[in-house]
Amino acid sequence: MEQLVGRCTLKDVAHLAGVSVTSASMALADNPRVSAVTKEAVRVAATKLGYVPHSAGRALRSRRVSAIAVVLPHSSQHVFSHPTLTALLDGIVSVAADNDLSTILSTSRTEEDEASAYGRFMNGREADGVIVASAAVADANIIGLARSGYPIVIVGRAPHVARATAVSLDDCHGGEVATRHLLKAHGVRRIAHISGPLGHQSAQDKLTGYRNALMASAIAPEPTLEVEGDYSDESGSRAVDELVRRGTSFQAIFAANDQMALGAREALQAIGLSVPGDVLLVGYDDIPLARYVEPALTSVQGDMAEVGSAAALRLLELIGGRQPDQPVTLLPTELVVRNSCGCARPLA
Amino acid sequence: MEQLVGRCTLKDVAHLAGVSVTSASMALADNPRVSAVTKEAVRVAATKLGYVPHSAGRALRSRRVSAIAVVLPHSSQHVFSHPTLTALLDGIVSVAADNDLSTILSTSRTEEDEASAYGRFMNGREADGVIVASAAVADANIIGLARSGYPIVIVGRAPHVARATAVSLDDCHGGEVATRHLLKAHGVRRIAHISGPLGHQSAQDKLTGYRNALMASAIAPEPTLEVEGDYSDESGSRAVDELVRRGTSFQAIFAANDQMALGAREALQAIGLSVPGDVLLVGYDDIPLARYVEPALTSVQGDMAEVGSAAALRLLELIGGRQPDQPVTLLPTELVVRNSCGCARPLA
DNA sequence: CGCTCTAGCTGAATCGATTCAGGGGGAAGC
DNA sequence: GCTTCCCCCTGAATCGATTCAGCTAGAGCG
Repeated sequence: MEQLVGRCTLKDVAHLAGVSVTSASMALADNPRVSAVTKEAVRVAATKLGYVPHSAGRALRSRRVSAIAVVLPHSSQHVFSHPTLTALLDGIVSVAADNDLSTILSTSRTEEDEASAYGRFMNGREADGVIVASAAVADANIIGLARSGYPIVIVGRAPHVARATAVSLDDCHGGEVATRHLLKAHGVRRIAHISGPLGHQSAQDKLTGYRNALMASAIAPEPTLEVEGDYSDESGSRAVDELVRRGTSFQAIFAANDQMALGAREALQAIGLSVPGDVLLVGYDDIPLARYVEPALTSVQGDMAEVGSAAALRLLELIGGRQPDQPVTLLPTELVVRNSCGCARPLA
Repeated sequence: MEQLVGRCTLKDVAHLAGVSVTSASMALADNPRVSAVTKEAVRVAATKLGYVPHSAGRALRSRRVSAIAVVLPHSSQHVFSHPTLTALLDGIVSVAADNDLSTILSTSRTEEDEASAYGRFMNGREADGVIVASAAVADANIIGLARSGYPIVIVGRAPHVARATAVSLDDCHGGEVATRHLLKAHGVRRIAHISGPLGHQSAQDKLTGYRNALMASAIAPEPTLEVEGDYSDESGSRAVDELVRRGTSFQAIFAANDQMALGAREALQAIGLSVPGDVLLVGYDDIPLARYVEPALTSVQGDMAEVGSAAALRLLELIGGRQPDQPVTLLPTELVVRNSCGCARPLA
């Protein structure tokens, strides 16, 4: 089984099999114009030499590099809390691997970096398509990219990009179930919402879901109950301070991510309010931490690995020239009920 | 600034600049045999057309693909707890980007997958070199790879792979400072160690550090105080049960990762022992959760982003044909003191 | 026997960038 | 005025795989 590792070209394989390079190429491509015996001979020779096609040679001629790129804007660090990002990558990479594609990873710190990364992948044909995990609603780079006809899939809803293919968690639904749970299961009516940065579509969607749930219970959304955060712990604390400053009364808080929920909890405790005793609390993302804090955090959860693989599958369709049936794929979100919302501790 | 996105070749650039393809190529490579005026003309033309060299064309001729591969064995999921992995990737990708290299990501689920991934990258020249984040001490694939002369850097110590270049956290030191802190600052002498799977080098190193610290305090390591875990929460709990079953008395526990430490804490609480009241506890990795649990977990911390960038830099040296001065780079680990070890709660 | 047809193979062109070998022309030197 | 250099440029070959177009030999048919 000790395989000699050494570069070897199709020419070597063809020579060993006693056929021309052309025949060898066609044999390996399983072309019907090649006889069965020749195919077999070539295959044997290829295995013997441990032949692996040189990716550049193939890419040059066939105009397919067999690679997809994933661009992660650095700013998404907040949006995709860390484990989420790993799950996303895992989903993408496994679909790519199943289809014999490499995954090229690119993180971009600045907008120019981002633009140059796109340029390299596209014009340089380093990748056959790109998956963009972008946070901003109206990113000029993405809009330009989507227009270019280059295969691209956006992770996260992108209603502002015309005809873009996107895969996202159903954050609107997530915001709705979280809010509805507070309304129905706990009977509270004054629910504050700490949103994410509203320049992010997902933040807007969660807000929309929150308002929809309120209106479904015949409660008018109040601007004084809505505070914009930036997904950081500190902004969660600041949001509570802001609510207090406004003098608005509230019985519960729905935060657009778990970090802000935890920040809010700290701020609440600092002013002598307990969770869930005085204020009910629901977060979003279901980070691992949520299970461990005291009281355990009720949170909205979605399967990011699923999002990753769905995005990769859509991209494959685009690369193959097929337009996906529906431009936007929404994956389900669900509420993970723990204790911070006031539900009883489950008997472990 | 609206740049027309469209494939354009060096030929187009040369044509626009009014020179030959050869001159254009040399001009862009800043070859001294090309006059300044020509260089300028070519550069202007290239910018105007938004020219990006076709990666395959370049790779084919120059035998350099300008890409590095990162192979993450799926089994390392435990070793590199999630945020760690993200940090590692971040370090690698940013160094790669600074050097105009793409990063190809590969996660391998099985050993065969792994072997085939290596083969593709190497023989197919999809990447100029590989960074392997492997957990196993004696991975046949890696040993074969290291022998092939292909540029490869291993994340994690790999003393069993001859002449391999490796970058790792100094886990031996980490194990030592954790144990020493318990010995010196808290005066305990009977410290149990829940190790990681001993097939992993890092687990062995932490164990060695633990024993070294004991011996430095003239305490003989006792096999009955050592339990092997698998880095999961449950194995941490099981380890405590095992210690109890053995009837060994212990005043403190040093766990080889935070998850096991948390698992151990649960098991301790279940039998009525409090942390740090009855048993002192120190973990490893300093996952974000460590800060939030009650009591906050004292843990050993290292900068994985630093490990990532160091690994990438070593790989660049290897690709450039330079042999790094020293085969193994160890990066510092340090103890983050919180409350689980019995230290006073810092005044926030 | 001669013609056509086809299965199966091969030479040559091609993708885009790089690089070798060499050519043209002006300046310097005798 | 002629040679020698050197500077700057260009045609052609090259990397490895794919593919078009065409070739050969044997089968089939009248």
